Amino acid sequence: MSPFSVSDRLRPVSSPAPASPRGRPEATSHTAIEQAAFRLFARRGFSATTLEEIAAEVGVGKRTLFRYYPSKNDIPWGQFQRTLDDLRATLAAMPADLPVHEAVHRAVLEFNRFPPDAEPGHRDRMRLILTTPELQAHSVHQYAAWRGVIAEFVARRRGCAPTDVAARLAGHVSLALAITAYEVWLDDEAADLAEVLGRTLGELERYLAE
Amino acid sequence: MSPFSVSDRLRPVSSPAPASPRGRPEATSHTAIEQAAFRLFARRGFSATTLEEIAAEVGVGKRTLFRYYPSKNDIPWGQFQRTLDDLRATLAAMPADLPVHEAVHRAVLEFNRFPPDAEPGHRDRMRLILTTPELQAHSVHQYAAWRGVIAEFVARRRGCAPTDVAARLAGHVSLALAITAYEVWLDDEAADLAEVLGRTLGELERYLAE
DNA sequence: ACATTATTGGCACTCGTTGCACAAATGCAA
DNA sequence: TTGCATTTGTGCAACGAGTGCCAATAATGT
Repeated sequence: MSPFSVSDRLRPVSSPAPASPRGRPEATSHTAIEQAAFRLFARRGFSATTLEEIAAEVGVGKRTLFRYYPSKNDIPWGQFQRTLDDLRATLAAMPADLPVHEAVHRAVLEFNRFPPDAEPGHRDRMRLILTTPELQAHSVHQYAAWRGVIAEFVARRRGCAPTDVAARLAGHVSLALAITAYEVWLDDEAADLAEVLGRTLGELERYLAE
Repeated sequence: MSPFSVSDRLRPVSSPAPASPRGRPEATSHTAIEQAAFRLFARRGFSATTLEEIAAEVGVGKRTLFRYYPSKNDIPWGQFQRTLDDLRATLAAMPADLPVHEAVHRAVLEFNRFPPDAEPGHRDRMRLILTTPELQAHSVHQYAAWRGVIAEFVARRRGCAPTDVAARLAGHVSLALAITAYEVWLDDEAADLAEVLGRTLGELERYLAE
């Protein structure tokens, strides 16, 4: 969870190569495309906005958009995949004496922390992703990668394979918690995401303890 | 979880209207389409199989396929939505003194029980769904409906809204458990789904208890 | 036969996506 | 300057999913 254009995040993610030294200069950027796209999505809606329109708004050819994003559905997720390195690092930095589930929870909290001024944009982005059918579906792929990071961490800690029940489950359940929290957070304009995440975890414990 | 063609299930789901007394008779059926489709999917793979090919194999026009299934991605899920009534009924029939999470767990077990001879087909179907990217994504919509049923049940029991954290969480977590179990089950040809489901739940308790 | 009714299925069209070939723009070296 | 390697942009053609429209089809009932 926690998509984002790299620029939204606190710590920049791995430096994206110092621009090309040679060759034709890039005509646009991920950020520019996202901004143009979100502008149109807000106006006409996601599915009603065609790639041609986005291309026109950005000022490039439709074909070029595909050099920046593998698909229309990937635009709202921006540079998400890159931020997974952050998540991996955060997990790796967790104290070894911390219970696994606790370490994961803290990492998820950290992963979903944004500077206050970036929150409105983040809300809009998440609302778009979590309420647009096509995007809900497509997000599965981002989620899978996210779960993979969690599963790998748990596997290393537990000394088992990432495909082991324990590791897989940790990934799936953490995601379940995160998405639940996001849904609740989106429902309440005044809610604080970190607080909701914590509350959701507590709710899980209560659910199982009955 | 537990997609299927109605015919696979133990108890048939609501009678689908006694066929039309008037008008042109139907040229095919859901079952026929699914069989033809799975035959082609097995041969050329899901994405490499076009709707035209399926239509040809079935012996109807491409246009007609869309009268039976809203999209190509819906074919593998068969009549899933209808079986949700079963799930709803199973949940409603759970003894009131059973803890909510226990009731849900039992209902999920029941929902995923198939006659032994239907298992091989079920395995293939699930493998296709859980390993084909397009289908993984599209399944989100079936999952959402499934979660909705769980959420509604929990909400009724808890006396809260289905959009409440508790209800939503129950839906998401139950799904997380089910999918994890399915993944593990698919990895092990000899595994018993019910057993894996139980083991997965135990794993969750262990994970949180650490 | 004829009206009614429900389903079929062809046709045209939109849109996302991809492969391919080539143009454009830049740095670098001769 | 000129030419070349390099990198990115972009038009074109084509494919496949999905949709609206509407005429054709095949059964029932009168």
